[in-house]
Amino acid sequence: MQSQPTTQTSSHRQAARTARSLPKLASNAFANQIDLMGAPMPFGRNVEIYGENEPAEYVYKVISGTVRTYKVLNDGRRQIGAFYLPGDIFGLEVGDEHSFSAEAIVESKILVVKRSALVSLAARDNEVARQLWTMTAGELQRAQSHIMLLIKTAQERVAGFLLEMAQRSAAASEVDLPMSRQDIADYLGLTIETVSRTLTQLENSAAIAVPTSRRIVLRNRAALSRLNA
Amino acid sequence: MQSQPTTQTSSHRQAARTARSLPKLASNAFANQIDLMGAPMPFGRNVEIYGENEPAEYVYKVISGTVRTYKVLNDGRRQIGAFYLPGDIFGLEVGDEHSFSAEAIVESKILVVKRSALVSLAARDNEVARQLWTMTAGELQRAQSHIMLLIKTAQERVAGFLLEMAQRSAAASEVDLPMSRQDIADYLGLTIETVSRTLTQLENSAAIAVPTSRRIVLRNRAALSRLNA
DNA sequence: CGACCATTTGATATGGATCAAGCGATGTGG
DNA sequence: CCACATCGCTTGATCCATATCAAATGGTCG
Repeated sequence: MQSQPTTQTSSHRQAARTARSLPKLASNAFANQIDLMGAPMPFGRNVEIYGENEPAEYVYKVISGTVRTYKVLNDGRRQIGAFYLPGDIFGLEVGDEHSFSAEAIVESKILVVKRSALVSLAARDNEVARQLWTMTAGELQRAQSHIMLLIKTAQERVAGFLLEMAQRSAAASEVDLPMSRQDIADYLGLTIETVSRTLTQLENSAAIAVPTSRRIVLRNRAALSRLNA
Repeated sequence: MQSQPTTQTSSHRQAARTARSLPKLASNAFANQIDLMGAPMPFGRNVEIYGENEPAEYVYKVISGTVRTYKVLNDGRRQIGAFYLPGDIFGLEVGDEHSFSAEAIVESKILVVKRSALVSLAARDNEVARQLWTMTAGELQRAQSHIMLLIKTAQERVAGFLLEMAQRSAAASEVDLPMSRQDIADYLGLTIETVSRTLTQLENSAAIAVPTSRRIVLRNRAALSRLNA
């Protein structure tokens, strides 16, 4: 069975007061738009940002830190849906409720934007409407890749996870993992022990190096990709 | 390892000629819209409707029959992404390529609609734009549920699958399965043998009855739901 | 230094995969 | 119309990847 994260819930929900402009080189109009609409808020380690089934009043963008979204089954098994790194937007729903819970993994700064503002903007601006659709489609793609991960062997899952993280982190061949082994395990549908053992295997086969437990060097990317099926 | 489906590819791709009106009681404006725009086409058993990475020129709606979408890993493992029953829309992409392949499972009638028509309509009509977004969000939700299925035990997966199918088929407590055990296995990330054994277990525990291999009677829905975690 | 928490490592158990055979339904050709 | 091949499914025997249980190690912070 999986983890039982220690979560000290913190209700922010009075957020997103005043507009605040953050000069930022975002890659598309939408991301810029968002930057202009939101209020940046700090969240501590393991603090809840929103809970599953809560009204989806806000949309969020990671400024710094890392966020996990997850669901917990009634017997305590936890599945992490995604990790969000700086620049990523999360919590966007079409319906009125969040389908996952979200927590900061480490001390994080999160831009908080009223969903209603975006939606009403989309009603007037086709471009924004298309961006919202595109965002949801991006989430769909990630969910589909996640499905493909979950049918693979432990080695393949871990290799796939490392490659994914490497791709997303700017620094291509070295990954700094903000999340614990438990988080990785709950993302990959494995146990913490299997994740740990698999990392040591990959290290022994010279595919990676693990200077510290939170830092992974991709030493043989070809080998990892081969495992990635 | 999973299946190697026998697929006789059939390139329709000259489809969607003339508009044709099908009087239909669809639940929302979008579905109606689609009905007016498309051309119904027949697809035989195991015939490909489109392939992964092909240009996503069309959007599809099942009139009759059943469709599976899937990906195949380079070593032959197949993962079924979804089953589509009459009334369901599939193949809608925001990007320009299909991310899965699609095949008819049985003799099927499929409405074929030009994607460009929908997209340009959406540019003019906010309501249509929102429907497209909503559709993609629906797919996302299903993908997320699928992820939750894949971390469960074999019994839980099979029970979950049966409940899902029952919910979608009009007839609540009896399910007619258009797909083979192999299809079910590849959807659930199990082997055909495990699916079969699990069904017998569920039958022995009086949760279901299996009068014929393609017909399942939900005899004790509470027991199945309990398994559904 | 000592307590605590995250991670690794070891020993064993087990759920589901794999390998193999049997069975029933469907269809085909003689 | 029957014999037989084929196909989809089930059942049985065994194996193995990963889970589980348990303990040791290491890093961090008071």
